[in-house]
Amino acid sequence: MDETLTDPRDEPLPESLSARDRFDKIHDDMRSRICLLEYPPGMKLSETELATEFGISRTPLRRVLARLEDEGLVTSVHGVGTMVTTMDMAELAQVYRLRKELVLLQTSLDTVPPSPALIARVEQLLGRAEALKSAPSAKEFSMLDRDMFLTLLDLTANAPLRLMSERLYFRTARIWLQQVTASQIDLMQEIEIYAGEVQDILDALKLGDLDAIGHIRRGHISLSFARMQK
Amino acid sequence: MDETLTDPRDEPLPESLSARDRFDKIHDDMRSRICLLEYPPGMKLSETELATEFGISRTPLRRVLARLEDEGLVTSVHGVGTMVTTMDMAELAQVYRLRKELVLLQTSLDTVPPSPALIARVEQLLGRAEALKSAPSAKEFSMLDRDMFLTLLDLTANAPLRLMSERLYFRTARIWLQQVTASQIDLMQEIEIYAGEVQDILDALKLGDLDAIGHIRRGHISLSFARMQK
DNA sequence: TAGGATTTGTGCGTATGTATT
DNA sequence: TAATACATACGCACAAATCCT
Repeated sequence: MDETLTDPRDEPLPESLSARDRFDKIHDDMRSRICLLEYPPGMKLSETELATEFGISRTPLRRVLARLEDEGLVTSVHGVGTMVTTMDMAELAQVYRLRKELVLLQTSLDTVPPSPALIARVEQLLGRAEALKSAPSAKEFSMLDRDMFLTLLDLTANAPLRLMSERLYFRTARIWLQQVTASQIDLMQEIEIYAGEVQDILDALKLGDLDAIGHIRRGHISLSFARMQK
Repeated sequence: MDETLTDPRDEPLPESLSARDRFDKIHDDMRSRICLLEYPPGMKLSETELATEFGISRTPLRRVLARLEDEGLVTSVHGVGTMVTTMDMAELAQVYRLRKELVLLQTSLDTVPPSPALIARVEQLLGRAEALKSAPSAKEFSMLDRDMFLTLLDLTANAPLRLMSERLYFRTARIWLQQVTASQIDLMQEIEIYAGEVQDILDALKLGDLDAIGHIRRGHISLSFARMQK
């Protein structure tokens, strides 16, 4: 499969973007690289190299790094460097426990009824999950999970809840991928389970049963973490 | 009462702080000014003036402003300026609904048993609440509420929950103070109610009943918002 | 212990965008 | 419409901190 088709990162850069748009684009880009383990935990990032690559100076790039640090994805030390953060099990467990609670809120606080468009998107995601069964790929799986998460986030209109949930998600997404890549988790089994979860969620969506979705997801998050711990 | 005793903001600046410490100090300072309405919503902030006041250049100050913008307290527009944000009722309602859920988590997720030191701190806070009855002050009340919030946050060890709760709190604290200052809320009545809440929480703390604390707080947040809406 | 190499943090001049006259 | 004023955004050179030899 052609990588440029699945990874929209290498799009030709639009000519003139506003400063804000540039910031968002570079930030999302860097975040993706970290979450997809292109920049694995512990890796040292060079401000000057990144600035050169993005065609900007260090100043705006440092703003991106500052935000990534605020989000817990990198850490900068004066005179030493900027490193991608690692997470120990205790820290990971804290995030997972909180995420388990937040998914319930995502389908109970300021909810919006699922639109046909949203259901169609989930049906497409289910297709991607089924396709993964015959062509397993940890990275593709990771991207699917991310898209699924962002899609279901549209079930709530509560802006601060959306923001916090998103941050927590991107904080831990890479750790799971890391475990899979290290073959500590059986990828094929994860894909099977995941496809089942998407199917269950799709069924609940069509019935408009948001509460069920919350608890389905909560259960899967809990189980996923349990499998990871073993 | 001597203002310098209650407001630690005007401390003599320690000679040499690390870059990180300077950042934190200036950030907390700016956040206090915004939350205590020294910088009211809509006010335009000058980068150069602030940089001069803090004795630094615009570069590190801009990093502080960037974080405050990320926290939703200010907004910067290229060519226009940096303004303190305002909040409409719909947005405020969203934050309050989420905060109502999070206070429950603060006393149910990764909880730590209340230490004697924490109980002592709350007893001191109760003293401040009682003192406010004879000398009402909206600003003092606001600072008391902030200290109470931060104290009770120690009941959970879940770091991401602590961080998110803190951000949400500082996002809305100033709005309540604004309503009081505009005399749309009866300050004396609020103080009476608040002192009662602190007393209830203190009793529950001594019994080690964290669950009760969560629901007491949730109820008060709900009622407080209801009084604000009228 | 000392000194150089490397990296992040800071200061400042300039470019760019916006509003007003 | 154009020009002027003023604000944020940017680029670059230098300072400060850390690490290694």
